[in-house]
Amino acid sequence: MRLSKAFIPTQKEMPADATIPSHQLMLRAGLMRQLTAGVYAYLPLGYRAMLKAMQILREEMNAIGGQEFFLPALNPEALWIQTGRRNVPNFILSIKERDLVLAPTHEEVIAWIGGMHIQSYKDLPQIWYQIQTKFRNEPRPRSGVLRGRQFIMKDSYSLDRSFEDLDKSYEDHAEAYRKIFARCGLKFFEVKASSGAMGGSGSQEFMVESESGEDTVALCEKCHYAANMEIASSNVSPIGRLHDGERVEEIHTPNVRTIDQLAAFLKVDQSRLAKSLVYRHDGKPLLILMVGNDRLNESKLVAALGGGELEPIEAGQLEALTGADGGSIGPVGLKGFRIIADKRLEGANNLISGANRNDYHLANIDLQRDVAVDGYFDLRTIEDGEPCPQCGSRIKISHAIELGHIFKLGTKYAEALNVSYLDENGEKKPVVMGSYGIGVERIIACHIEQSRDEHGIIWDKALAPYAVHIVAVSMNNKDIVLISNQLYNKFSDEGVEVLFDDRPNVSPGFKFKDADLLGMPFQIIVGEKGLKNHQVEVKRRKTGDRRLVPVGDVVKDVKKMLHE
RNA sequence: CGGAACGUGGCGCAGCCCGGUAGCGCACUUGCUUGGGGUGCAAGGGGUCGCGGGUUCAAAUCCCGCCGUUCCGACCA
Repeated sequence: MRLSKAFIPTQKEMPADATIPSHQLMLRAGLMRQLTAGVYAYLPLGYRAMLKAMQILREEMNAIGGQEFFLPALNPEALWIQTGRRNVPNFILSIKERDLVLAPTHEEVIAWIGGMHIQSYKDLPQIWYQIQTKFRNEPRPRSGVLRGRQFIMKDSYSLDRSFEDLDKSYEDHAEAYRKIFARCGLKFFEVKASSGAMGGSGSQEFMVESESGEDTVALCEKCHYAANMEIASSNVSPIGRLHDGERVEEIHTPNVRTIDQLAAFLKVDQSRLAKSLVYRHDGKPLLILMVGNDRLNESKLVAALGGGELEPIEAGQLEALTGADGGSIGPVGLKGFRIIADKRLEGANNLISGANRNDYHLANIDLQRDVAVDGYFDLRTIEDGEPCPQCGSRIKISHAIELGHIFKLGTKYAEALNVSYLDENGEKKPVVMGSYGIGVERIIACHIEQSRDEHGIIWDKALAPYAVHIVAVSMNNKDIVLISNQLYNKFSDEGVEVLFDDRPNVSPGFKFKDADLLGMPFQIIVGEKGLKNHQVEVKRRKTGDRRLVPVGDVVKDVKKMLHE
């Protein structure tokens, strides 16, 4: 492509609305433009990079036996009502004029097709995938293309006879994902993840570490332990039992509201304090006991409760329900509440907690003796530096971008939409499903986050819109024009994707800046200096290395480096 | 959905407090110039100041409402 004819609107100035590096560079390099919040138009250069990523996805999905579908973005609303996902908050965008919704993912449609045609164990297994636009009712799009209302996803779905077979499909996908991200030149890691509203038995995420990421992950500095904060655990010690036998006693604690105040007032360690948190779970009062200032992890809580609706109890209702306001609530003698506790408190005694009477606390609480605890669960949010649950080394907490997520769905959708088969014994069984997604825009944005400098993007050859960028230093010099045209034609003939900056009356400096901003892996600089010796300069964008190469060897040399 | 900020030629911004001729840089057009890191000079074109209402002799500027965008939080398959 000749730059003089190309639509690649680069900008020198920083776009005001872009705050993260990938977003800024995608705009400045002319990859895309924002149409409205969370919705982007991809310009030719950006679309080329996305097509590269999609081709890699396609190849690796085909390699594990995937078959590509093209599925409708418009879905009947009834289909989503059937699986109960129509009313998942912030999920579905709908069409005003019809009872249609814009598909945010395609489990439902896949299950509908499966239900129609899967009849026998002989029809299984299947891996069905698509690379298409999905829509989501994001309350707050942000970080450029990382969280949009419209985005392209590679989604695949496995249909199996059994959970054992699902394990294989799942592993095949995990392996394919590792290949995909490695081919894209991404530095990534895998974490155990929560399956959230998707349901299902197991899931892991493929992540890229990044300050700009909205996910928080826990990574062990020594071993391979890695988990999303939603489920990460650490090896903090339980509180355990001290000496036995002391009776519960009430202590006056005027104006003490927080754990910090209580510890200071009583001059005791926070680990002997049991903090009470009150929620409504499916409308019913629930009290949760945590150690001291341990933070409750709501994802873990929802998982421990087996799902359901969770909401904090309004301050106005506290006294009516417990006899006290927040700050003086505790588990002893509390009526009408289900009580659960964090695992660190299992069997603990000599605890101090609220007395359910304002300005009073109770000491010497023994959870075994004084409280009907309805289960101990890991409910706490781990902290940076805590010991790894696997090896005891330090856990580091950092931010990451979720690139891909794989789920063992099980039979949830098969049952809701009646997808079943007859096994060898003529017995009817639900199909066991898995679902596996990768965000295409996120591949591009993550790559740019990881591979850039102050001058611009540094494309990996796998995703680069063009492999080579020829810079004709001046179009007023006949030799430069001649040689750069020859090289352009030769690269094109040899199947190398090449961009040629043949713009007349654009200064060399301007062309160099644009070439660095656009970031193709190799720049071929054709100028008077080199041509004196019948040479051109080959610059490797990644390292900045420049070499003078005889004109006749350039195409061969660069092709060789592209295949390294 | 709570909190905050912003909205002025294509882009980045000033002007707004203190009402009175709409401005700067980049980009664009034309000519000359320059030609290895965003050349220089000159002459141009382009804006109902987000939208609607109000106050006023007069509103980009003050007041009210709405819309949009961004950030923090909540939420997040």
